[in-house]
Amino acid sequence: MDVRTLCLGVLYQGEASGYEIKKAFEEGAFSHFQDASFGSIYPALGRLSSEGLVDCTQMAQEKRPDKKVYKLTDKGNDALITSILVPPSPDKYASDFFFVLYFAELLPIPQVALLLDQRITFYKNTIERMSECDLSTIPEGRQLCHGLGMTVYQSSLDYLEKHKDSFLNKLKIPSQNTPFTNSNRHAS
Amino acid sequence: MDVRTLCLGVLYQGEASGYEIKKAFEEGAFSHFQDASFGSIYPALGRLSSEGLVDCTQMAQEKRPDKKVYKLTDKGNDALITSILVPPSPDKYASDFFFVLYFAELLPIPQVALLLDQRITFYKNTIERMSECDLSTIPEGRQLCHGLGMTVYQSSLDYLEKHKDSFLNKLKIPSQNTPFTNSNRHAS
DNA sequence: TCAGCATATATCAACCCGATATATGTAATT
DNA sequence: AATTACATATATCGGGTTGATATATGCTGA
Repeated sequence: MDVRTLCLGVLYQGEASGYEIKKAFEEGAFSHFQDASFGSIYPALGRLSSEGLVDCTQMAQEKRPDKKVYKLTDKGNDALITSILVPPSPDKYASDFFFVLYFAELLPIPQVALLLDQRITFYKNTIERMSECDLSTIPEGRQLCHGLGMTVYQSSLDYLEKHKDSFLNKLKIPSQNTPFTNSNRHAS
Repeated sequence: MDVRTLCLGVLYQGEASGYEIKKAFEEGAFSHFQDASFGSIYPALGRLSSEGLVDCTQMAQEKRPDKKVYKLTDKGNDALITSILVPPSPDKYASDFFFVLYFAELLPIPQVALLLDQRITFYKNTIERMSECDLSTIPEGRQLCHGLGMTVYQSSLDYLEKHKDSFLNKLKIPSQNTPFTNSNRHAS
């Protein structure tokens, strides 16, 4: 999904400045499945504005830079709907955590233990943050996103907590039972 | 993780050409949590080669373009280990599926049903593909990646299958109980 | 007092994706 | 037999994106 559509999505929920849109990707609901940087948000808002998909109101502020507040137009609303009617392209997932874990055999065991502990902490913090969300007041789609996301985080946390210790123990014993051959090089 | 390190990771498992490295990101284990395009793999291999982290052997092939087979050097092995010692940066996840689902209220219900069905099919296919992997012969780290990944896919599948029907039913009734106010605009 | 953080916009080099070009063999379809 | 589609194999490039940085100011806690 291009950044222009992402901005339309954020603005659908209410007018916002570029800075506030960025925050929606960092702290809001979108933070779990989308992201965009200032370097793409500001040009996107410029283009959306020139194409009439958003309205821009310059808000003079005392002792602060001018705040440009963007608001979705009817045309912008239509553009958002058109975009989400297109069959979604596959998820893109990039995880350094998984990459490092994949090569755990190359690391000192305390380093691996730290890796897992920090991941567990991350899951716990994320779940707690999401638990604070009041589900009763948000639309159905958002509720399902929330529920599915929670499920993923919770099951990941459960799995890691359940297998962490036995995994670290197995790493202590230089693996006799895992001969590494070319036949399983790129296994799924 | 930059593409150069990703290439080192693939080559750690055995020598490969640029084309084969790309396949590792498309069909292999890495496909679930990393990706790279030809446009970044080939330049990366060139740089790795000039820096002495990989060796390149030109393989003349009959009736095919020359195949350049890259092999990790000791220096490249060290570089891989150095890279995975760095604390991993946060996951990057971009999902158009979640974005569209988030705005389900804007879509016709059959379209939402299709979205969920295709997602369910995706999870089923992925789980089946991963089930074919012989776990007994791969190192511990890879086994934990596999187990954690399976857990995520399986719990997502279970959740969607459990909530799909009631969700679609709720969409049919124009929501009286979900007043949309500014107070829950960017909720987590 | 002073570092650090929040607000607010903007730019830019480095990097990366997705599409495209090139060349050929094999398999399936018509 | 002809054609289409797919697989092998490398390479380039426009355009989009990231992450860092610059600029300017107020607030807050050590």
